Amino acid sequence: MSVSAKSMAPAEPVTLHQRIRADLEGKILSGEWKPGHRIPFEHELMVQYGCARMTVNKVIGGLVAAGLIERRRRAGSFVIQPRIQSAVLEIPDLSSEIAARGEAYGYRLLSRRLRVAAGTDLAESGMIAGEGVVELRCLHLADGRPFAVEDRLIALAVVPEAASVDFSQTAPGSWLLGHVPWTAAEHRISALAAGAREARDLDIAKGAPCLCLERRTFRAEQTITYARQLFRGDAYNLVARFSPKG
Amino acid sequence: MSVSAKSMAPAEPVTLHQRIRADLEGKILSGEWKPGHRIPFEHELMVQYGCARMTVNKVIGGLVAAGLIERRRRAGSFVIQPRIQSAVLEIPDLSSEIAARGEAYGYRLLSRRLRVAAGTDLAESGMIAGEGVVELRCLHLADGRPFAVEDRLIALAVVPEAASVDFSQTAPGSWLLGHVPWTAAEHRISALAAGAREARDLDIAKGAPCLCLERRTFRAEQTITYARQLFRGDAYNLVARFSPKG
DNA sequence: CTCGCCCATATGTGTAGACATGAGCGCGGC
DNA sequence: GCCGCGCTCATGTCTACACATATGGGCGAG
Repeated sequence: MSVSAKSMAPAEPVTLHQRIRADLEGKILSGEWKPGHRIPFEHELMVQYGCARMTVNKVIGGLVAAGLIERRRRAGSFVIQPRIQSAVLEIPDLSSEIAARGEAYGYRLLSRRLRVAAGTDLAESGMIAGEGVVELRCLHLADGRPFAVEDRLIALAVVPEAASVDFSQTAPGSWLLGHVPWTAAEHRISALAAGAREARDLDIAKGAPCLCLERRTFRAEQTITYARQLFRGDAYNLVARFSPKG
Repeated sequence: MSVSAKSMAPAEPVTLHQRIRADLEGKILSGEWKPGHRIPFEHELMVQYGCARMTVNKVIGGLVAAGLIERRRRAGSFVIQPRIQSAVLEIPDLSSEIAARGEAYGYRLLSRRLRVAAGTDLAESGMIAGEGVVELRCLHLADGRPFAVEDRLIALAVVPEAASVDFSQTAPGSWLLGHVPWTAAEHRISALAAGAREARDLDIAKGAPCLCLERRTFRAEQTITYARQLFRGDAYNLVARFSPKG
């Protein structure tokens, strides 16, 4: 912190690692090294930067992990061909999302039932027929105004504690996040028109467009929970960013 | 590990790296080490696995990069509190997306203009006032039925070739993907009601819910292109998957 | 009892060297 | 001319060591 003004340049890399990495990344991202280009051998880079091979190796390893470079034994390391546009979609906890917007988060439990999974919820929720589930319906509020309505199923076979939790104060998403480790999740994003009930809960007109986020969370092969969150179309949008830097 | 049946375990890790990594990952993902838990010191792991500290260090470094672990000097390394659910959203080219559904892809250019960026498009599109742009409006069809309508701006300062391309046969997305390298993209997903023109183009009722995908693509600090794709709410949804193994 | 300095310690970074692995390519044999 | 064996070289993995750096906690001074 000795320095005065750093302008907005976010502190240029100081360690050898970072300098080399930034250098190589720059060459790739600027297009100076096009996809398919063979980058210098580790041996050459080691001479060029005056460091040990291990250091170069570690840097290139990082670039491989970041999906920028591919390595082939005996042949060398090559700049990779970007194949699909993939973006990291960050799906935060609703309470922190709303807090981040500078609004007051509110939560209300609309209904809670213990029942057995059957019929319609099976296909989309991934629940197993005959399995005990907690069924919740709750409302998320921002500055007192309805923000999203959430329908959730929690599999009791995987999370038996959920049967005895009172969700009237804690949102099920937050509770699960803190209590149950998960290994995979699947999201589906769609747009649909608010039905009569959703319209009433969200305080919008029937038929108004809503953003619908469905999420199934797994642990190993078991479905832990299924959630369907319906957002007012005029009040929310998801943002995803992608940059090869990670 | 001399055990008999491996069940479905796909080729257990062979190098020390991979064994240690798989071990630690397993402990974290299974929940044996909960968020906040301090994992053994590098020194301890080095003794436990009978290897050099560099090796352990590299593994933990990888777990940090994967977002599973946080390191604090003097204090140790800790299992991270999953704060946000981040998912990888794969945004394929529309033609391949439709082909993957087994439908025939169709494309129609509705309008094409060369003009100067100004007024309303500036804020959301990231275009610079006074900059020349190509403005396109086109339709994507699946099995002959309207699937999505796309409004696109392409910055001529960055992609001058775009001025002389006839987009009546090639969708701008595909063309850009193959001709212009990009370094970052930003997506916004929302739901909105179809206006009169969109309703006509998509052959749906005015006010029907649509999924709206806005995308800005950058190269360094420059905006290359801005696209706004409007999907029939009843015909499309985005799918994203996440698994911590990456 | 409280505040602040100092040090032990765990991670961060880097070196020099060693052996393993596997693919490209030339050379020799057929 | 063609095929395959084996050499070579670049990456892959790992070790043992060394010094840098930040910080938590203990200890001593006030």
